[in-house]
Amino acid sequence: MRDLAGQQTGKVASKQKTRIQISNEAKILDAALEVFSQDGFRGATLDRIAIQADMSKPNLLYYFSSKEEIHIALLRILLDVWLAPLRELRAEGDPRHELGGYIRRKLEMSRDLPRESRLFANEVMRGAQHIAPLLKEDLADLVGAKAAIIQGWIDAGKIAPCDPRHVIFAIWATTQHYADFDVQIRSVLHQKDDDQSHFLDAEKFLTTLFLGQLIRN
Amino acid sequence: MRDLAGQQTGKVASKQKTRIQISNEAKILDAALEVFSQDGFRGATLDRIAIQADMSKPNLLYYFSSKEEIHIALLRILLDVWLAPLRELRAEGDPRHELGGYIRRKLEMSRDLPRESRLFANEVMRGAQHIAPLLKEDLADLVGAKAAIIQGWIDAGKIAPCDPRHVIFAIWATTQHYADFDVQIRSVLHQKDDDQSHFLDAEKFLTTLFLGQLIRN
DNA sequence: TAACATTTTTACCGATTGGTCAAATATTCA
DNA sequence: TGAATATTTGACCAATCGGTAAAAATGTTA
Repeated sequence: MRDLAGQQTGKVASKQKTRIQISNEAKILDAALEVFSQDGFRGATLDRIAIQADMSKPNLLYYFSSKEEIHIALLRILLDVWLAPLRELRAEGDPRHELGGYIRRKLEMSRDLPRESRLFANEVMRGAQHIAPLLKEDLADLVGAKAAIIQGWIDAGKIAPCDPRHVIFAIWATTQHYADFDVQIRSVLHQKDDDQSHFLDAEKFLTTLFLGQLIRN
Repeated sequence: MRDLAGQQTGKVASKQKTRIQISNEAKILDAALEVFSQDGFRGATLDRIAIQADMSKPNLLYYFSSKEEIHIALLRILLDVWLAPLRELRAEGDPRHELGGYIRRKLEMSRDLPRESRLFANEVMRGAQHIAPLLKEDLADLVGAKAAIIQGWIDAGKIAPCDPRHVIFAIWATTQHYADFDVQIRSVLHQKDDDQSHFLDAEKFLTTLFLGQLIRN
């Protein structure tokens, strides 16, 4: 919850925030993350978010003026967190080290922040109605820049020729799959809810998959 | 819509179905697929499904006795369709041909049946509350059987050693990603809604990714 | 065509939805 | 302290939710 505090959100944009305001907005955003990630925007209700936040509904609406505002605030705050692993990709680094690190960081996020993963999956599946501009500008720019880095490695003969953007898609897909389809994976692996040992197998497999083929020695 | 007709669904299980019954149940299931795949189970409403099916709500409830029944019927019918590509995987075939074909068929399904893909993604992300037993039995069995085939190829030295179940997960993830995250992919690729040319690039990239590394010559 | 079964509609129900409002209660700070 | 401000609450609202009952309309078949 600590990472959802103090951001520039809520009804009053610019003014200084109270102690209570900061703590309650964080409480609400954490509750909203729980509910939105399970039921999606339309399926989520203010009543459930209020209960989850241990607050009355009018009290909740004192901090955010609508359901939509909570959703958008949540997506805006978490998009940076979500894209941080890709931002770390450095052109100067060794491709094997860079891509391997990226896969590892994305897998750690699937393991530790599955609700965030599902929040975005739900939103994108709906047609990204609340973050479409962010996808077409910020995300497209970021992927463009990082794809250029990978293309540089291809041109330098360090990586087999391919469309770098599909490399990024494939890393997104495979790593986030372990968060979004958690129940299915546990069903197949006959694994208990609290057991996370398969993330180690996943990392080993995915690094072999991506680095074994893509990277030339 | 044709593939949603004549199944054993609706309020009366065993009796012979009327012409109208068959056509209307298919109409409802198609409308429900449209709505459920966009908004998930909780977010979907009977009113929207009724409008989509061009029917009154009570008329809709004449054929299915509840929202839940429609959802479960839809999932049951489509699970077979969804798993068909994996069922085709044959132990006798060449690993390269079998896995390549599997990837291609899964990509075709993402291209041609994106609503079905999102329906299952939504359901699994919710915790698979309506198909948990099916996942733990039918799906787990199927994956177990097909993983054994892949393991056979590994033992025969035709495929690099790895956990076959994670191979299947990775193929699921990468192929379904092109359906579930369609909007995001189009944003990154600057691609129009009706343009499906990136599926060719995806197939080329994914076959290289999976067959290049995994398969030994 | 008449009797029967199926399908569709109209009118409606209680519960829940997102959201408002004014009054009551805490908190802050001069 | 006390006045100003920030927070919380309960009562409430129109719209929508999933679903029902019964009559009206349509289709089927002897």
